[in-house]
Amino acid sequence: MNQAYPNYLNTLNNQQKEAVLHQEGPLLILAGAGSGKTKVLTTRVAHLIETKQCFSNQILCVTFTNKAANEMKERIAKLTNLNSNAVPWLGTFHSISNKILRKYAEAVGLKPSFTILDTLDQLKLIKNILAAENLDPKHNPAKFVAYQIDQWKNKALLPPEIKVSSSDFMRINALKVYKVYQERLRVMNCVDFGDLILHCITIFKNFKEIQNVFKKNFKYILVDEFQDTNFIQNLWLNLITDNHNNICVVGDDDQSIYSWRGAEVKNILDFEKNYQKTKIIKLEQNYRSTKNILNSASSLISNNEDRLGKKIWSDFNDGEKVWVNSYGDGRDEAIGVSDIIEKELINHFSINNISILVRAAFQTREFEERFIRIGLPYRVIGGTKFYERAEIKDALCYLRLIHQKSDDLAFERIINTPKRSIGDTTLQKIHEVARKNNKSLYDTSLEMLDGEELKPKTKDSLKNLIKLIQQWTKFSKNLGHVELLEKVLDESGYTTMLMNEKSPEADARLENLKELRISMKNYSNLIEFLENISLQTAIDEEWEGEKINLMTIHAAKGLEFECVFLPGWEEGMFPHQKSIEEKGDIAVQEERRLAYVAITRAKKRLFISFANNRKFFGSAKNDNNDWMPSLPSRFIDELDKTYLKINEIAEEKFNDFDFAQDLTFNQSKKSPGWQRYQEEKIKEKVKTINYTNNLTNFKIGHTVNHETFGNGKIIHIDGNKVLINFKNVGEKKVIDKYLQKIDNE
DNA sequence: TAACAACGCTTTTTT
DNA sequence: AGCGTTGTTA
Repeated sequence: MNQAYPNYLNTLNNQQKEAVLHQEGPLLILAGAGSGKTKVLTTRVAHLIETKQCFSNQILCVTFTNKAANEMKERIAKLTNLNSNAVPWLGTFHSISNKILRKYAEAVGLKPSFTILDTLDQLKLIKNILAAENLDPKHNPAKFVAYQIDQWKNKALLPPEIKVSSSDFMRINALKVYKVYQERLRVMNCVDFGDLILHCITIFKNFKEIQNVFKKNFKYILVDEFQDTNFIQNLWLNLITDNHNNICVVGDDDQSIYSWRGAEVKNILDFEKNYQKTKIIKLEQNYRSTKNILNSASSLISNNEDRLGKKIWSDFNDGEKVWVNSYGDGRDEAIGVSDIIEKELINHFSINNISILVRAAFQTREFEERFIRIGLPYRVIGGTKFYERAEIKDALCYLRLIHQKSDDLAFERIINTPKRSIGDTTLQKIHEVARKNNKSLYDTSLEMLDGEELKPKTKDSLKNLIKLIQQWTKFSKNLGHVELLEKVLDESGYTTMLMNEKSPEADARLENLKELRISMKNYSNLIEFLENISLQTAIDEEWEGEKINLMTIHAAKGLEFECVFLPGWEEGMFPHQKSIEEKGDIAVQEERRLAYVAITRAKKRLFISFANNRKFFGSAKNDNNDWMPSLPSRFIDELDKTYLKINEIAEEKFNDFDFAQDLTFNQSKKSPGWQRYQEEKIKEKVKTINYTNNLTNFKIGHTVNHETFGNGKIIHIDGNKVLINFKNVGEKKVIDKYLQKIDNE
């Protein structure tokens, strides 16, 4: 092309420019954290469109999350002056598969109006099948079966292709359920997340002419977060990529954090083998973080083996050192964090740019409570998904049933909500007949209204319900979906049920239903709404307003913030105990990559912290027992101290009280933490924690007692940490103040 | 059938 | 501690 570089190329460095301008053939971009990979991808798409190398609908661009997809759409729109839907085939593997499947549903025996089941529906269906197949759910937990089915689907395996060892009873039963499960889904005209991709694979394999439609159409393919794609997603890409091999993937082996979903780092290595003459470009300059943050991250990740090896560098200045703070317990940690925010950060940064990233979702709770108490606005991203809340699911199931009578799960959910005196016995009867005749619960109910099997009283309430559903169905043909929801909630008695409850939870539920009504307005009709919500993780306006962000590290992938807090860096929590137990060192390496992702989210300020004592669920044998001493994460030791400022002394506890301006900020969404807090306030449950500060000077060889671990002998002392060989639980490191000397001389 | 008590399990990470 | 599942009673 004989023209000067367009403007958008001027802001790129040489490697980035090379990646954008690369023309034909496979391209692998190894992009370090903060090296501008989104910029490269969006600019590459814009460049393809601007230079007319193809039409915008001939570009396939796959991202990992909807959030990433939306951001890319916006950025491409800005670069090209087109609207944000200029690239129609930009989305997640699941959303693009959904689009394909809606068009060719018949090829796998589905109707295009199929419903996408979420994890809860899936679990419920599996439980039903376990019951129907007389499999004991104690020996065959529905969760295991669901997990196993998912794993099989991630490997593109359908029941006939699966071989299970004859001694592996759990998997034999899981396979049995899998078969029935797929049949039931078909009858119900439903799919699960895995099916979206799996059905596409089946279609591509069985119908070459359909496969060719896509192969021929997509002139350029781009894949983001390639290190986190799994087997079936790679297969999917393979089947859709034409001989031109114009496939460009971006990935970072150090940020591979989804192996539990079947992702393999080796996909990056294999890319070169799968696609001949792959061009490789490394993006190693970081444009995000200060040197102190970047170097801390590098020192940590250097403890991993089998890395492709990149040299990430930055010409930013050193910035502040990374703080490592130690706190007495989780509550102190939350106080300490909020203190730093109020005293150090609030005057220099927008609080939208402050983020607290945790290993597991429940860890946000302590911070939520603290922020509510002192009146700092916050948002929880991810967490309990809006569409999975009970009241939202109930409402959706009414709509799902109106839309599709074969949706047994929806029918089952609403048949007795609100209470209509149609209990388990009745439902069981309907189930049996439905199974015998291979019909849906709804159709079976219709038939059973004429029969004698049901008691007259239950028959009456069932008749009423069916009559209502029929009326709503009729109504839905002529009027809007929002009005339909209102009518359904009103006439079903659902709203009345909640209003009669008069509890704070019920109020929050009514609020949530209002929220649902508002979000429905973003869709033009019922079908469009139902087709899209299943793939939506949360409501979109999340980012509005000035709020501190709380989320898991996984959810923070691809995001960046000026200030980042990383609390809970304790052995067992991070790296997580389960991951260590399940897969040992391999898993610890993945946890380490997760820690690396977490650190590299920060641009200017980073605060890592741990608590010396952590409250945890369960084992309330006595009141002291729900506190466990904890040890700093091994990842803290692995950070190069030159870049750190370590505060060994725990934050001093200060007198904590409710501020009068409590809750003056606009907390539009009622998060679970908020609800819990309200309930606790009502119960006037004030929690106080008492500490005993009488440190004892132990010596090696002393026999001591620990509240949790019992008796043992001290074999090593390191400051206030004592290594003890316990009679019952073996060697453990604990903190001295939890020990009592036993006089056995 | 509904309301209530007892029990046991939970918390990794997500499309 | 909190939630869902199971058992007991009216």
